[in-house]
Amino acid sequence: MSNIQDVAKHAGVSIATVSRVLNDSAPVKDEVRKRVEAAIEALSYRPNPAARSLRSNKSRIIGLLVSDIQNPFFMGLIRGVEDEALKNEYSVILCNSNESPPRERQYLDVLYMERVAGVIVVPTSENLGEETLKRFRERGVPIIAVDRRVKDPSIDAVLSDSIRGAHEAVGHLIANGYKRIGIITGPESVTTGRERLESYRQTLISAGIAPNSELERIGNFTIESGYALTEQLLDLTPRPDALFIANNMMTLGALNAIHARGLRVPDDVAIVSYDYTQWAEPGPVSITSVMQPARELGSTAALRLFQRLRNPEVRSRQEIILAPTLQIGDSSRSIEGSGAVAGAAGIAIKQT
Amino acid sequence: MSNIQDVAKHAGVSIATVSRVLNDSAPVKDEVRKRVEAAIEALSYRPNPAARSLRSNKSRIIGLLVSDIQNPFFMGLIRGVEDEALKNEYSVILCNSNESPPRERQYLDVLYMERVAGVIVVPTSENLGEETLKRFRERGVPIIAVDRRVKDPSIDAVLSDSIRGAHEAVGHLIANGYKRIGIITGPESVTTGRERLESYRQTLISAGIAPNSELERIGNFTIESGYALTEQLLDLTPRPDALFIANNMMTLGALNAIHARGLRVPDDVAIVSYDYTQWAEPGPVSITSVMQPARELGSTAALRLFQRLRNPEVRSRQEIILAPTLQIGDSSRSIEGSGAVAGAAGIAIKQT
DNA sequence: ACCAAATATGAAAACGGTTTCAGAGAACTT
DNA sequence: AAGTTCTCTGAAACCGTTTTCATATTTGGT
Repeated sequence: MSNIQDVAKHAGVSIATVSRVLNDSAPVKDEVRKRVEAAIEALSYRPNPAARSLRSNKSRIIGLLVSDIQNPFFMGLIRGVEDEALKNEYSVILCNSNESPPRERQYLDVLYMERVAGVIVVPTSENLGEETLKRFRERGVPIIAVDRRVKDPSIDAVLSDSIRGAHEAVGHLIANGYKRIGIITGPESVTTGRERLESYRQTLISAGIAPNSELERIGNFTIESGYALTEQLLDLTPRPDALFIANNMMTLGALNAIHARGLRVPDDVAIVSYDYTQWAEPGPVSITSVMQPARELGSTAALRLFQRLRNPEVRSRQEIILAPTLQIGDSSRSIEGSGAVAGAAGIAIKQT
Repeated sequence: MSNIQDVAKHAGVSIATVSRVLNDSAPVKDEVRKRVEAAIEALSYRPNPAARSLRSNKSRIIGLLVSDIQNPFFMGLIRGVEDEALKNEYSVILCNSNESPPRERQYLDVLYMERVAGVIVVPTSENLGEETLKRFRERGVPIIAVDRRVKDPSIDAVLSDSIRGAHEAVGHLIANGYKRIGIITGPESVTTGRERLESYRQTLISAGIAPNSELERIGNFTIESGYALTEQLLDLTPRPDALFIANNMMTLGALNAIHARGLRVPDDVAIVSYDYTQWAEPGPVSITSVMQPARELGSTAALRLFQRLRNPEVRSRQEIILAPTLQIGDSSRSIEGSGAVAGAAGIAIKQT
């Protein structure tokens, strides 16, 4: 392992000059730069990250803190971050908060200690902790929230439009003739959970249907909560004729619950999900689902992070919003004879 | 951020002593140790990982290099590693080789540069590169292969028993009356791919069925290859009456291909998979699958890694083999009227 | 009581970079 | 031609640990 000294010697310059070539941190004569670059090449020299990090208090590592590592949706997101990081020669430390704010806090501490250059986080709530954030800010470490927003005005966010996504989902159900539409959403403390609920209500209202709190259930994005809440909704009389479920895992739970009762989708109850991955075609029914561009969310967040790393002085917060798309399957098939069409209820829905 | 100097001052000792307390690297008087520990506590001091790593050429980070980050099976594995790392206060750098040996090589270089303390890898072939391995070895960085074996005798492996898994899978099909059993396996350069094929043949032979190379297809563990190879097998005349597919992603492809032809599982063709995740119950058929304990594979590998980190002098290679279990679903339902039962073919199969 | 051996501690060197500071030349002004 | 500015470069300090080496202190043996 050659070090900067070797390179300097080989090129006949001081280590300071080598460092400058390495980081473009000061002008270096073209001819000298060439020599240094040749030496680097010849010795296949790579700077020691630890030494770098020690002196500059920054590493070439970014932290990625997701809320559920086993959720296929986040897999895509992780993949997006990973790819972009590789391109930019950063490494990724992956952490799994498991939707637990304390664990999230703990991991943020770890990342702080590791001197990561930046953090991408799927926040478990709107609050990452003032104390924690202050420390990152002091060190100039940018934080990007992805998939969910965070209150702090210094934190960029990369999201898809939940209002629109939920609007399309619910509008689609209405257009297909469903009237008694239940929702299973996520915690109010998570922006996606709240916004999807809010948009669900708004969409119902603009279609002339009065929201009914009995039909609204709040889960925690797990299969189990999807199962339990679906049971509750199926117990209602009259039973809802459709469910809008705000994430993929809860949808899995819901499908299981529906199946366990011997009910059929969509005949007994229609389903529209969010981020549902159709793993294999030959499901009994394909599931209609709002799809967020998972991988793009990840790569965009990473891109924004690297932008900030290059331009640390940028002050203004940025919120990047990607468009979700409604993927239509059989789970929300039009009720026969309902004669309902999009627009009949006075809503224009773009269904791609 | 307090540093070791502050702690030393606070405790009235030298930084050397603090370091010794920190690492248990030399005896320290009990009374002094207490004082130092109190100081550490008081200042909530955490050693700077970069400085540590710089000096000792080791970090508190381990590298985890998986072959397909979007495969749910590996998600479980990652989760297992993650959990164990957290317990031991290590962080995990996650890398995705995407089944590409060059990319694997590249990532191993990155991990080497990052001075990771150890590496857990799902190898894309039996060869990680002599050069690369030598460097890690020189620095005393242990490498653990997981899910797949590697030739190098210095590398521990944590696996599940593919021979047995495939034997149970194929034996189960035979016992259920299937005669013309095709296989879609992984590359020969990957131990799991090879062993499952080998065991498939052996099992057929011991059941008195002659292996037929026409029925053997080698894919690359992707959905696409599963699709393509299934098409090939379905084109045969007579058509195979059952398929044993050596991984989950290829099974997804296979199911799609079967579905696309309007065929039914298991009536037209039976399926036994490997590591198939049944996401939602209400599939048309549940898929019979050999299940490897993904999470345990991960945590066991991590455990072994930390063992090695604590006892660097251990020389002997260890191979830890976990038992897979056959999870029986409808996709391999007994052929009606076949009257076949396990044992009839002279094989004793344990089906848990 | 004295010397040898064992134990506990501190001073200082190292690890490999980045960054500050000062100075040497080169390029412009006047 | 002399002064001024600008561009480039090198020496040396510094980041926060671990580790070596030397030394002070204690223990043990006789």
